[in-house]
Amino acid sequence: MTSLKQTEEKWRKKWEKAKIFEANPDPTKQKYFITFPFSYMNGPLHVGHGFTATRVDALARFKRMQGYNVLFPWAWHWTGETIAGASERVKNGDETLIRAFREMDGVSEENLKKFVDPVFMAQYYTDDSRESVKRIGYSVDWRREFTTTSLYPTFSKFVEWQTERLRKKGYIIKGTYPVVWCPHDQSPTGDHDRQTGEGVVPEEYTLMKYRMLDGTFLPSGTFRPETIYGITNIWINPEVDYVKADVNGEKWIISQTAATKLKEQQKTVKILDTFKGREIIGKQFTSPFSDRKMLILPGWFVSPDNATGVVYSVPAHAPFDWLALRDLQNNPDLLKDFNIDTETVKQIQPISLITVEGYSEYPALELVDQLQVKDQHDPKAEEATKTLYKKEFHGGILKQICGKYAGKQVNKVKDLLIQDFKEQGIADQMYDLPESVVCRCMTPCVVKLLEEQWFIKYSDEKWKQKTKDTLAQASIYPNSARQWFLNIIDWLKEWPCARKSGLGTPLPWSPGWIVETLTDSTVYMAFYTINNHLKKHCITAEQLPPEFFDYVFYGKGESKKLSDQTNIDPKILKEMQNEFQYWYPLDMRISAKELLPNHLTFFLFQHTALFPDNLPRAVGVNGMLSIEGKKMSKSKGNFITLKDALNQFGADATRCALLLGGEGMNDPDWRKETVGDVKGKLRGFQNLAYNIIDNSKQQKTGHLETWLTSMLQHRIKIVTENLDALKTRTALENALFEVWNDFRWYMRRAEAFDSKILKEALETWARLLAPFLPYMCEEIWSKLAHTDFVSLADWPVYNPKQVNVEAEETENLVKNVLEDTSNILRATKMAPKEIYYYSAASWKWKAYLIALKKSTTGILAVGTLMKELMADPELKPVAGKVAKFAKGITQEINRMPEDMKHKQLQIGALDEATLLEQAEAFFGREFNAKIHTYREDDEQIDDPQRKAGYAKPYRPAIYVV
RNA sequence: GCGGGGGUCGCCGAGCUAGGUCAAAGGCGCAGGCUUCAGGAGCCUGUCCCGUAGGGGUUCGUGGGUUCGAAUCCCACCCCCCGCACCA
Repeated sequence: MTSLKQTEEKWRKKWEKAKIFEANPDPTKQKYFITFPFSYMNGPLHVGHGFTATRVDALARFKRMQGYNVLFPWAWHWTGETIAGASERVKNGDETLIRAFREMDGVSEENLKKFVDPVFMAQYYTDDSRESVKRIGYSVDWRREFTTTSLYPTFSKFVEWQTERLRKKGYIIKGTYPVVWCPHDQSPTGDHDRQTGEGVVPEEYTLMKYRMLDGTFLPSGTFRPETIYGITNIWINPEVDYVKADVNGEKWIISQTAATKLKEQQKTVKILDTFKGREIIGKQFTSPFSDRKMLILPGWFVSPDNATGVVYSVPAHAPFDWLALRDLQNNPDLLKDFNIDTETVKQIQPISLITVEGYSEYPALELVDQLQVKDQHDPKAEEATKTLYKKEFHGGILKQICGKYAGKQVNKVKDLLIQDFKEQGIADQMYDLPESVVCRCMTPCVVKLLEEQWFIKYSDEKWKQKTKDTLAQASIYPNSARQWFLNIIDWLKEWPCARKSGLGTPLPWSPGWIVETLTDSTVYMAFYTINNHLKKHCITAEQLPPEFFDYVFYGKGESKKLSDQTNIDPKILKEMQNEFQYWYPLDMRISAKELLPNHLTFFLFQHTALFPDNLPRAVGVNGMLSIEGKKMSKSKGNFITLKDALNQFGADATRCALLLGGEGMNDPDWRKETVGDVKGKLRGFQNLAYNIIDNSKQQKTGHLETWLTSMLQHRIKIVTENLDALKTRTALENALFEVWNDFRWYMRRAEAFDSKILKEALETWARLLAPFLPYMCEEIWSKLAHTDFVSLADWPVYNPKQVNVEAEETENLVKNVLEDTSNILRATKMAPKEIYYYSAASWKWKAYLIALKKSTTGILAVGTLMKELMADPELKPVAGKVAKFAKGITQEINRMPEDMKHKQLQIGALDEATLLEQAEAFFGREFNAKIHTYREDDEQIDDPQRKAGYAKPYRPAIYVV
């Protein structure tokens, strides 16, 4: 007996030898180009990749069988900093990571040592993963395989072309943006590189510049610059270190930490003096909008780490300010140390500047009372602040006191106001982190204004609009993902497209920058269409100037001239151009939903920009696989590599288990136990198939054969439709289980499986399953005496002519009678000796059909129905019975779905008595009893309990003894 | 907080965009039976509750509402998952 592994191996070799998945342009065939986003090679492929990729492959195989010329290529992503980072961590002896490599990925000690070289690591995982991709049976054209980065120079040339062209179109711009920055690493610190502070982003404060009497500025950070109209004083923490510094030529007083921060934000900071906050408390200052002199007061709640450490006070609208002021007014002792006149402080009145529904003139006061906040140190102060901020931001209207902004809603006018203030020179800005962020290297991070960065201008409104058009013309599976795309397109802004470190392609026009990973992976599918030629003809990177790609992708220039330039044969150039034109646009791209907000949307954007005549036709999105109900995580040990799954369960079971897990955007779950069950199930299928092949030799063409063929048509239809809609789970569920149930029922009814029809049905069945479990299906296909591959066999086509509604309804009748009888036996707990079936009298059928007909043309009501029935000479004599019967069926028929009515009308009167008679042997077998069947209106009827009268069409009466 | 997807009879999951054939498909698990030169095979039945005649009762996150009729439509609320940018 050959093992599963050997069988897989055998077919894989045959496929490879026959090159059946190598796709070349063929103008006589319709093409289908489908891709899976190349995966990042800092680890082996896992079952999560397997889930998405199996959907891709199932679709590829399905389309191939339908006669499409299918191209399914594969490549590997090496770009970025993660591989380099991991390699670095191995070098530094990071035990957790090393253990993960060793235990999860199964890397040998010897290879592990070589992981200090990032390239080795990437190559190792690429080779390892390629093996898995082959073993699981993906129908890939490997001639087009490549890896990214400058280590694959021809691809790098493609990326150069891509970025150059984007730049030419004005989609790549230079800019300065705030980032979370590690002063030690001298690089931005992304979420994954953080020890603490995940998800923290820089926030922009507006610095309102208040002037002291000597001309020194007190820049006070705020998110609510509109409140400047309600300022009463400034808070300084007396215990904290402040500096006086020369900042861009002005004298500023700020906290010491703020001074350090500002240095990273394009400000020249020269510290002139350092002192405790208390030293300036009691001094006076003015607001830019008035000459009113105000006081600097002590505020212990002020944090030096928050913006500038200088806070201006708006007690009417800021709970903290009110509390701090109240504390001083109620407790003048606090002022003792500061040489401040307590009376002056007591006279400070809140100034109201915002009207907000549901609050009085001084919302902060009201809220503090409501929440019973004790003082500025009470944690409830924070809550009050947040509540009020939200309320005033969304619903607040500025009052008369706010000059030209009066009457405006706060959230509508805020941006304008900031801009105005900056232009007037009374405001500046500063970035800061709302929570502390610490880098993996344990250095606390700051905000840095990174200069001269390269960005992709996803913020471009026209580009956004065009990308929406791209989306509109594409099919999206499931369609509910479409709205998500739209939101992301709107939400995207400038994307930094180059980095200083890691693997990748150098930015052609700016040395030192490397094209970032989400940018070099947006349109690379175009590269697949020519890479086979590049490899075959040993074309080098030097031969690939941008003009080359312009020629291939845009048909620009002349092959002859380009040939002179590149030293590539014009014929080959033409061939590549043709091949690109043949395959593009992409017909389908499928990914997990985590890539939707970035990769997939970028993919749409860039195709819109670079390939406007070749826009992607469809995008499929699926959920994310969890393991044993929990999120997959390598570091937590909750991780299954594709290789492990294949070793344990084989390719077919792995594929099926993955696909049966879920579809749409639902997150499927990988459960070891379930996969094992699936494997057992598949073996059962195989046994059944072999059994059929060995035994199905008799030519039979009875009712049951008609039924089986008919049912199969529905299965074909539903599997095809669902695959077309990328509903892989439903498709497989029907192809495997529903078809199986049909076979079961057939065999149960026929009591033998020697009919040739089974083998014919199996031919269809194997083909329906081939996209899902290709190895087993090839094996069965060959045992069915086929010499070709099932992978290339014709996909079964739904044939309405083979649908036989009557056969189906007959079997439904049998099933219903079987069920009703069982139910009676269960309820009565009888062991039957004899069972009597009585089919409905012919007058009932007549009345029933009339009622059915009536209900399809209008409203069915007992009264009108009776009138019609009584016009019939056959029914009139039994008027009493008809009336009773009509009442019952009217109710029943009115609840029946339309298509069922039509079906029954199409069939007309069933000869139930004969059908039941024919099934007597079957019922007898099932119930181990003697079966009698009569017509209700039979003269010779044997009806000891007078049950026959209960008979209805499709519902024979039953009597059990 | 914002955006997206969800909450269905032990588990996984259909159905819910077009309300009635829905006690609600299918798979798994479990229980009982059959079959079997016992093998993690196959077949049948059952698996919300009740029931000595094919039936009845109570269910589809919670609470309301619309309707002759709601898992399906409307409103409010609760809970879970995913994404939210210099990162693959």
